Amino acid sequence: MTDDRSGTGPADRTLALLWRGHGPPAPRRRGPAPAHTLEEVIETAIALADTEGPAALSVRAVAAAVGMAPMSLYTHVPGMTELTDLMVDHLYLVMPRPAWGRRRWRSRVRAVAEANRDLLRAHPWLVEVVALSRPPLGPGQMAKYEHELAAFDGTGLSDVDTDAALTFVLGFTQQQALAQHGVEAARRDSGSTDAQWWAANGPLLASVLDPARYPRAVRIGEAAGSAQGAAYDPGVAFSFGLDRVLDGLAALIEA
Amino acid sequence: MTDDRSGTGPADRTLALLWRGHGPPAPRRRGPAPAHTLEEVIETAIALADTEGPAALSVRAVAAAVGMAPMSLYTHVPGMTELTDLMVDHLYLVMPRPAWGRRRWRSRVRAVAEANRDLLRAHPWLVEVVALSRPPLGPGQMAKYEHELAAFDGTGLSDVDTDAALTFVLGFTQQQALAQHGVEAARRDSGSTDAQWWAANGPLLASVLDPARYPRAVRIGEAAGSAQGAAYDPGVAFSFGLDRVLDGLAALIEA
DNA sequence: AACAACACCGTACATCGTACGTTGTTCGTT
DNA sequence: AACGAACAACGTACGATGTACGGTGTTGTT
Repeated sequence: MTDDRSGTGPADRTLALLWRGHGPPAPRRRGPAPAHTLEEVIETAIALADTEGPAALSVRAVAAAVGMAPMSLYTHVPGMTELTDLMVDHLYLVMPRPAWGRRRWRSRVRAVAEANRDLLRAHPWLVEVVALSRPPLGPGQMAKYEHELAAFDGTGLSDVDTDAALTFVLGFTQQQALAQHGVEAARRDSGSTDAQWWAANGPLLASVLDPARYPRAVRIGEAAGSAQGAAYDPGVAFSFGLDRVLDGLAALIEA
Repeated sequence: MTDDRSGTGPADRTLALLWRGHGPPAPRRRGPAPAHTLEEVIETAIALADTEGPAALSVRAVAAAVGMAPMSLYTHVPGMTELTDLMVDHLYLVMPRPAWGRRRWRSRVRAVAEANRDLLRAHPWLVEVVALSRPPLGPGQMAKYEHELAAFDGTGLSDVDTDAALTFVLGFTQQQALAQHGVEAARRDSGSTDAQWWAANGPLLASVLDPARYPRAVRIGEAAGSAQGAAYDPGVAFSFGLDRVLDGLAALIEA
């Protein structure tokens, strides 16, 4: 009864949903015509997550936004995690993919990292989903993968190394987005500005951060903090890190 | 009534808990003697998360493991997120910190990355907590920071660059742990082996992964997959990535 | 002896994902 | 034309979650 493998074959339900429309055009269905399409559900859910934040992403909220009863969502999607997978793949599918033209690999790979950062910044909920769940291979993921691999054309890397290099770059970008997401979340639910936070916690920290016990930490922490205006600056971290990433790949490519 | 800033001063409750015992030795308290210590709560919670997994980490479960009623936990800790912050800092505090001796920077930084990877592997729940919440500065975090900064002694990097370099390395390690965590979670709740998964989904993917449409993706994906025995191998990704990270830092340090 | 501070507990609430059974619409078959 | 299977949509309900709130009993201070 509850056998997932009974519908279109012995396959993952999510994969079939991701690649919907790529098979035979469906042999006519019975029952009432669906009042809403899966596309509508996915796009509404994305819009909701974008405007209300990832915490507002619930079955009930999505259903309400689409205009149906909570449980009716389950006629379109097996569950919440599958919905998020579909949302992610949708964004991957529609994200811009500018032609690489005659640019050098370094410029291309930099563009890959920046495009991913921009996407993750535009949809903060994406960060949490992608980081924790590794969404399955859909058409969006596939198109993205193809395009990003092309950034390494002409580097002379082996296929295996090309894959590893791209994975490395994407991992870096994802981590940056996650870190930025973390500081923003912390700022949001502390409810105070950096200055207020330091006014409140500075005394305690000053009394406890003994320069004799933590010589490097105190000195370097202060240097970094005053250079950036905060203990951690996502912009600085991204630009420093991306330079290191590219240098690290250069050592492999130009050897 | 619900003013957090009424205890030891106008400070964050979490910070005060993290640095407990570092202030004046408490001016005697009234009421019944606490039946359990905060240390006991923290260590029990860690043990519980280690054995039962991160999903089992709930107020009720921790309270039961410690041996008290659910709501009694709140006399020791303001809330669940604060508890996890304390758990993280505790692990940081007790993690091994071998002396650096005469090793070169590359070997030291590699050791930093590996130590962090090992810690995150030993406590998979740590990955989720650290990635999503950026725990505040406690004694464990501080000791860890001090020790890891020392790995960059003698590199000639400026204070600001040293901090950025360490952040870069830690971010890489964290991302690796997250990715590994992701594949393990996926494997766990798919409930099938890689072979079973491919047997079930191979046909659909084969029919849809058109080599003419995705030439690089199909070729390189297959190459990477068969080289590693899976679409993503955490061990390979870590070792490839760490080499790139070190090369990238070398370009900065040895310039 | 009276009071205030404190640890601990029980009940209760909003919110979450979702299992289950029902209702009404529609197509394929008789 | 009539019937039955398939299907979309819905309502109700369950077990979790974190935690607000008000009590109860123990203890040190006045």
